Amino acid sequence: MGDLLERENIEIKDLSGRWIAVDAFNTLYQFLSIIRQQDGTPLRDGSGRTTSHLSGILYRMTNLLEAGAKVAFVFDGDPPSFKRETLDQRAETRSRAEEMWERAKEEGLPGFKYAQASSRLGEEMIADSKRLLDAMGIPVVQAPSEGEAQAAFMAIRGDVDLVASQDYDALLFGAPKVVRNMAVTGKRKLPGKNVYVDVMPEVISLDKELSRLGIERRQLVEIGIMCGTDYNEGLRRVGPKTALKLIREHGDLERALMARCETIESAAEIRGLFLDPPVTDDYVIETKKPDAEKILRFLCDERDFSPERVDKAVKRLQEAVKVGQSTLDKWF
DNA sequence: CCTTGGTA
DNA sequence: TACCAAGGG
Repeated sequence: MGDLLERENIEIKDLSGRWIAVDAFNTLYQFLSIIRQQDGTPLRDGSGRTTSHLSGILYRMTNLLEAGAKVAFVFDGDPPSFKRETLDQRAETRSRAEEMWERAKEEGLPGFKYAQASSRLGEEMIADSKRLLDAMGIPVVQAPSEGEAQAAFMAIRGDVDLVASQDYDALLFGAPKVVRNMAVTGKRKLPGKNVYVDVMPEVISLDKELSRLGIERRQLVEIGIMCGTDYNEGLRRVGPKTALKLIREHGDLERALMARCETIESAAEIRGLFLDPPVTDDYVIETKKPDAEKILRFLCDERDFSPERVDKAVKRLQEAVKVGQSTLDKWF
């Protein structure tokens, strides 16, 4: 999907004054897989509970709010039934990676990539994340099903300006603008290699891309389905370029498949899921003041964070919210 | 990922 | 001030 879409590079400060709906699961997985020690171990508290995601939330969100952005986290609800196979497959891949990591450790070989691939987002981590976000004054939205669908819905309604996710699925769900690489330091390690490259935050605008490609959203969804989504495998040897060509040639998915004498199971239902997903208007997004005491108690007393570091971040957070409010006062 | 502290 | 390596929990 990425090959097809043009992105506009931005800077974090361009997000000032903007509301961003963050795809929570996507972001937490990112933190979980990347925030690790050199040997691959995630950050953990004294009782062995993983804390990488909490570190990621605290520092990245503080930076983002300091830059003047407004943020809401959108959490996944129940996965659609079509996703079962994909989820089972991912679980399988994870446990194989776990085994590989164990073996690498036993043999003293580098196992960072296996450690990353074994990242699992447990219930307690989700609860901890929500608890920290709430203490930081960041609104938490519970999606009925897919978080990206809910985030896209919020953007379509104009309650947020952007959806933040590394995936392109939010676009298929209709998000007008998706921001990727929403990090501040702008450095990322290349997979496998020990090299850092500059990674800029980038925005993809749905309408702009649709008119540039000369297609409608329904057709973009169909291209996605031909390449493969979270809900289906996609056709052999068909990537974004070929899929675009096929959809342009035949107009829609059914005719493109007919012409190639191929089928995709539940294709119509999957398309329906992207075009009209389960979402809710039962959410509130408003900035609250961070509760310094709660953040410190939780992170330092219960999760063994360094009080000095957390205190510093909290001070910055409080200042950011104060500045944000006074800027707002100027406008109204 | 992000912060910190050393180095030039 | 800019860059790097190491450590965070």
